Amino acid sequence: MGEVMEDNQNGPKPVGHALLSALDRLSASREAYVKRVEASALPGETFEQTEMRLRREQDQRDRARAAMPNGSIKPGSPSMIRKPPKGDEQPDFFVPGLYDMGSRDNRSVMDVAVFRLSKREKRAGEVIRYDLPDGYVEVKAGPDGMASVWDYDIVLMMVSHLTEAMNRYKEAKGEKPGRTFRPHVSDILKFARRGDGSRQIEEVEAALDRLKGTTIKTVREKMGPGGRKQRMVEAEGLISSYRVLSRTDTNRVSSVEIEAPKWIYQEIVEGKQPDVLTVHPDYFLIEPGIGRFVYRLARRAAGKGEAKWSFRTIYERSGSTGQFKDFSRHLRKIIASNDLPEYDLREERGQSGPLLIMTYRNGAAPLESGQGG
DNA sequence: TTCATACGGGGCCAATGAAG
DNA sequence: CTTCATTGGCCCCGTATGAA
Repeated sequence: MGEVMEDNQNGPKPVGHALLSALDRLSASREAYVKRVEASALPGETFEQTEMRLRREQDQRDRARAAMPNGSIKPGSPSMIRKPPKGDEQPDFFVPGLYDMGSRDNRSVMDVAVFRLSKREKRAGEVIRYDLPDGYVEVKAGPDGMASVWDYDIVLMMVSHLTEAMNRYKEAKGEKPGRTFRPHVSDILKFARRGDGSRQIEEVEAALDRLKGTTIKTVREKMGPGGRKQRMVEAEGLISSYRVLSRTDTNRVSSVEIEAPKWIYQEIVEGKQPDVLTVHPDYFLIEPGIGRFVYRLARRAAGKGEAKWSFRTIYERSGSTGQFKDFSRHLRKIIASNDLPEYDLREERGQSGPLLIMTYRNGAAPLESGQGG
């Protein structure tokens, strides 16, 4: 399981593959929780689907409450949340659960951005380097440029697919998943809660190119036996390979075949305790790239508690190419709107620059019910 | 006073995504 | 295809601070 990151003074460990953290799973409330979730299950719904639906509903209630006059949303702050596209409001469409990678070999890839936050600027050969206490991570763009947070949606889909398949497998309800995964393009767009215009379908292929080309290289130095320093270097892409099947008459991409990179596959399928985190479905509706990064950070660092990171550190870990002050400005806009799913954001003055406090909204957990408001 | 520097807000723009 | 709104990044300027 994850090691404690030094920036994260009071953050809990990464949460397990289900909604509940390892602590929750051990606690006595687990049974009551399972009962309550099952009680509100709709016909034909899996346990995970019910969990996600309850979470989403609770979050909507929270947001409504926060929007009240004495709530935390300042009037006039623009929302950071995109409106869902048409057709999306069908209940739960088909996304049973949304998962993201928590860590790789105890080294968090979630704390740094393995992609560009910006939609443009996809220069080839670009490198972002993150220096970490015990080594560094380098993200290198391939010939088609670096993958963006939006391209990463496809990776999220792959991770979610593998996790769901593994959950079924563990309950002896399905096959062990293989490394390749064959979604229809419209499934990808629907999963990412986007519209399905023709241009967006074309974009999927370009996104796959960037994902394939973008490699992550981690270099870790640690003390080996005998006090000798060991250096470990690994490099792999965000996806291993892909194939696009298109209809030649219309030149339209119809379905794609994506092979998961080893590090993701091994972590989820062969790991004993896969370190994946559930992600709120409204993640896809967070428009600013910085907002998405902050949500991922909060999800990973704060978990169900609170985390405190300096603006400067977040800026460095985000790989943003802009100036620090611009990053701060965008970050403050996100804080002002305070409409990220599940987390409340707050700014605090620190000794060396501003700090961001990310707090889990207690009411958002389906564990708590009926109290307050 | 003047000059230099740092910081943050406001305005702007090419690129993007959504919708028609 | 077209049109429109929004984005992150870039540039400029006002303010604060301090030394000479």
